[in-house]
Amino acid sequence: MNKQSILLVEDDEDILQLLAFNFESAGFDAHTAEDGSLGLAKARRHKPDLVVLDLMLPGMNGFDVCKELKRDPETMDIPVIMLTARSEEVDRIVGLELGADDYVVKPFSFRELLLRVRAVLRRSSGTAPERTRIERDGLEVDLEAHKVLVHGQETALTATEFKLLAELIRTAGRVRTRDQLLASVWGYEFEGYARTVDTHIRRLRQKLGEPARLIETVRGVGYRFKE
Amino acid sequence: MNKQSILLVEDDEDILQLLAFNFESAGFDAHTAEDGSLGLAKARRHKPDLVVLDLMLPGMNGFDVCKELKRDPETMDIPVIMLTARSEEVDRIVGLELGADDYVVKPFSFRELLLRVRAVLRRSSGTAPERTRIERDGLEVDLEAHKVLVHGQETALTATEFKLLAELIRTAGRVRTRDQLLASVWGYEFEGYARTVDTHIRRLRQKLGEPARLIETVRGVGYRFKE
DNA sequence: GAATACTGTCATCGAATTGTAACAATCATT
DNA sequence: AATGATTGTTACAATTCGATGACAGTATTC
Repeated sequence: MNKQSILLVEDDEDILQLLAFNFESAGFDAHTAEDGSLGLAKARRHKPDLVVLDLMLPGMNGFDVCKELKRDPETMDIPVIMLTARSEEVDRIVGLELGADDYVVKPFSFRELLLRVRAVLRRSSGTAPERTRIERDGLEVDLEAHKVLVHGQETALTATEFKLLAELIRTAGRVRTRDQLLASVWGYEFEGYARTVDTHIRRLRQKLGEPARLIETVRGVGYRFKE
Repeated sequence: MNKQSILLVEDDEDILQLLAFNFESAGFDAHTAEDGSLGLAKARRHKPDLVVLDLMLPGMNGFDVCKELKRDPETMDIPVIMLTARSEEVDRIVGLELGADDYVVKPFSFRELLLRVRAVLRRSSGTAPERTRIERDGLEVDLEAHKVLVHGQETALTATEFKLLAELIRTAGRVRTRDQLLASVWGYEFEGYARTVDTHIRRLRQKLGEPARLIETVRGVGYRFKE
């Protein structure tokens, strides 16, 4: 999956750099513009997944940029989040005259902005909340519900066991080494022994009962979920 | 089929015109009024299919207009959607004293307002009843009326408790992490501890009594409303 | 303005979970 | 069959996690 791109339009150089750095750290591809017309041009050229737009800009202000973006069929689907200093302006920013998708009042925490960006992206990408459900040989796993059924009977797994099972299922058919599993289930920062995986595999198998045979041991390599 | 008519009562001329334009574009017959008493008069004369009512109005405010409309047998069946600036007011708007059918918190996008207008119209015309009522295992929750009954007995929940319960019900069957719940119930700007959720879950369970077992704890992950 | 209700934070407690180590069983190779 | 390497099994102590009750700061109500 490719990174999502964000265009940041903000005249304060310091804030701009700070935002760019933070969004990059959060896994986005960040582009920047320091005034309105440049922002508009970049938006048209790059078609970012989202635009964060300061209201107060030299030259062409945020209002106008937003209106322009929303008028052009090419860019009207790009969600816009406005940054504004005064909360009184808020009423007309969103939806009505402007068509912005959300707004954040300055001063804001990056955390809040990030949460809103993610929410808007989730909304606008129209991702139908797909119910990730796997069912095979008497084993049903519902990732959304965090539930496992063995022959229709609910089985209580701990958080780690569930993540391990989910990870194996997600990569079914491929062997995963203990180190790979540690990285994706326990996280890169985990410093423990690789044998920890064995213990959890064992607990998993025990709880799964008969369908546990879907988890295969590949001697000398690791484990694999049967395809 | 004839166009459905909407009466818009809003004192900000710009917003009013914009709403009118957008509703016309969406295929409605839009009427406008710039203050409360004019709105009331027009509602009585034209009997629109729905009224969109700003809460803050010069002269007669939205509260009073709504109450008037709901008192008069001639107009009491006309659904009302309130526009309000502050989300704190929301709790008392719907169902309670006022009898409004829905509300939209400013700032909103026109898209959102349109969705709600359509939902309310669908509901009130009785064609496709919307599900705003949950009833299971001795627990009845009416999302519209902001009412909770436990074994037929009305139970008073605080605003936060209700929102939390509603959010869990809305996403029944899926696990929600504390962070997710914080974002959707408390809002993005909330910066407090995730443990706060625990406390409110506890209070909720306490008030719900026996049906509280519908709220399941998923250890290491979050909470889930039983499907 | 006093009383009441609501909210968020914190400390504590018990129980569930987890990583590790030690030992047993199994496997591949010779 | 013997050997060493690898994996399975078990027990256990340390840690984590969630429930709970108390409390203080606000907001709301009368």
